[in-house]
Amino acid sequence: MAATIKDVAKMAGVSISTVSRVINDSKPVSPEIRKVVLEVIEELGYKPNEIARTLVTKKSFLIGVIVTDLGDSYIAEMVRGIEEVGKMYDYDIILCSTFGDKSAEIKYLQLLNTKQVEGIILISNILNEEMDDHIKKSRIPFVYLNRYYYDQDYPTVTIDNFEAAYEMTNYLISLGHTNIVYVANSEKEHSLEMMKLEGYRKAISENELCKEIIYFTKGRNIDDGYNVARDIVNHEEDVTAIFCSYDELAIGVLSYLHDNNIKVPSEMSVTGFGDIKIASIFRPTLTTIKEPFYDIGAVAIRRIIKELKGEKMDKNDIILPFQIQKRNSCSKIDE
Amino acid sequence: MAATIKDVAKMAGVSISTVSRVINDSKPVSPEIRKVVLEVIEELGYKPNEIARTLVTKKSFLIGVIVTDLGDSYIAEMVRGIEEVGKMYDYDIILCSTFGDKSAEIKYLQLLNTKQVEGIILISNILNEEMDDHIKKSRIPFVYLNRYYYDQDYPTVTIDNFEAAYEMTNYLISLGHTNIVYVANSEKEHSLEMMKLEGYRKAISENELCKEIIYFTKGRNIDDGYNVARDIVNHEEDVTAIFCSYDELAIGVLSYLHDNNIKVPSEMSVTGFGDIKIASIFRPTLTTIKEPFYDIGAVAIRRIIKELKGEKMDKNDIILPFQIQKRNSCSKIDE
DNA sequence: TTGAAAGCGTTACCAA
DNA sequence: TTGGTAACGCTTTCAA
Repeated sequence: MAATIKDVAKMAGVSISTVSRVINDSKPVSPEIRKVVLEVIEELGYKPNEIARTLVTKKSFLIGVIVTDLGDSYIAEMVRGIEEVGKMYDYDIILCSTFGDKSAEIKYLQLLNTKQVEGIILISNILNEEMDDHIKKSRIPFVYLNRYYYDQDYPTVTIDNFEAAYEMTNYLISLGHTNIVYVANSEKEHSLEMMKLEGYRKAISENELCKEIIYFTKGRNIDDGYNVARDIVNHEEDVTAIFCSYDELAIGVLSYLHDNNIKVPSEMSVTGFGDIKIASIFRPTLTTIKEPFYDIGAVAIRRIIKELKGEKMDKNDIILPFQIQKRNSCSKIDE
Repeated sequence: MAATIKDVAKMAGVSISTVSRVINDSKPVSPEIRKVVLEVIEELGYKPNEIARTLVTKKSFLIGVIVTDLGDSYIAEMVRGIEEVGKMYDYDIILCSTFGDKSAEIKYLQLLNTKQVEGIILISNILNEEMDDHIKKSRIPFVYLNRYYYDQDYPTVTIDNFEAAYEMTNYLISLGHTNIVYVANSEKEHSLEMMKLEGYRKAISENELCKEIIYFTKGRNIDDGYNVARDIVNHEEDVTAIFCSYDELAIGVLSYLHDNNIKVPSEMSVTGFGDIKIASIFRPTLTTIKEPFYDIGAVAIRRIIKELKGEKMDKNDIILPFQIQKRNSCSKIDE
């Protein structure tokens, strides 16, 4: 059994209050006594029991993180950011993966509450109303991270999706492309998706030579990209560039083109959105919009910790900068 | 403030002992009283405070998981397995990433102890002696997961690396390859690495037409694979296949070959080891040895939970089956 | 079947 | 500057 504060007190010949004071530096303790206590602590290898501490202080130094699936590299990346910054402030994270199960989401929310977490970060696609209730009830700091959907009700950290799509489209135009397909994901109503689409539209509309060509996919996985690429290749004649609303789709498109001997970028330029891990590894490397997933996680937990410390929050949403990552899947049109 | 057991007791007009009994089903309670208590619990939305519970029962239902970096897809995969199985037994996980910092490893080990975790899974490369001390001292169930190194002292879950390399080499030989380069990672002493190497050697030695050609890399990242591929291409004439001891290296090799217009698999076959996520996505898709990372995590936590339940452990190491994943990076030699 | 009370390992208040 | 003690929210004896 591990040593307790009592053991330390006894061995040091002082009261437990005194021991508590030296470990917490909460009240003055005479130098001599402090020294003795410290020695005993060292000797016994004493470490305060955080559970007992939490019970009285209400501070668990635990943040709950609910994610759909760590298997998605961008989620793992966000969690990295959350954890690393959390640790800087002595916070640990309890991880809960739902694997897409909405009821699990609620279950974990409650569970985390019983474990006395001080804040919760949810990385998920869609917030259902039931969740809403639970979150409001458990009035602890909450941040909602999401690559797909925008919900005004909760603080979030994101990039300017409209601007990003607008810039990327303009980049393609600047390369000489005029027939640029935009591949959007139509699964349910996704505000972020709409913003991206509008960004593309704006850029296209500003250029007389360009025309809008939009394809919708059911999902946003590699397979969906693969399938839509077939559609595009079969139905479109003059297309020279495909701008996908997610890297996953772009990787699928690239795979289809590879499998069908269509050269990228000489015959077709492809761009993505996200800069997930594989984007820089796949051949050809993918030109894409870098969403700072690590930073998004880092900023999210930073916000929670600030709130915990009672600092007042400026506003709900935090917009982080994005970048156009130029790589090899994309090139100038040869005249 | 959330409702406590006291609130429930008061409102139900019973003692807290009784309430405790109904939530735990620990002792008989008369049906009528049980009903009343249950109603009050419902009405108040009462959920027992797990922290208080842990303090008395010593059961935190928390397992600590220390990893180097979730960014490695195979680690994320292991963690998925750990978490999903853990949840089946009501265990949650506290995640700690060290990002390669050995001192952080020890720090987290202690930290997790103070948080009263009931078991610890370490996913890391090398176990240093200092760790050893701490683990032994904190006599809680421990499993050591590792893709690189074998340590007899701790329970682990792995595959038969020797056999896997032996089979893969034979597979290449069966395809008609005789000049097969094995790319090993020489970073420090890695027992697993040695086992793989011996598997390759045995297969080669059993076939008169084959000869051993071994290259060593410093690290096991994609870059290391890229560089070693250049070496191989520049120094070897008749090589038709490259067997890499890690998928990461194989992806690097594939990238180099792609960048230098060497056709895979027609001009060169490439195989890996691991079947990390990207192996099936990259083009050409990678023929490799599938290590069941998810299952490894799942079995690891299963073992811990068993130990927690007092079931006696058969033996330390658990060997899981592997599979040769045949994909497109590898083909028959044309005569 | 029920309730009272001790105890889990701390912190924090109140006296001394 | 120190020590005693209540309290945190719960489980678990022990009596009744």
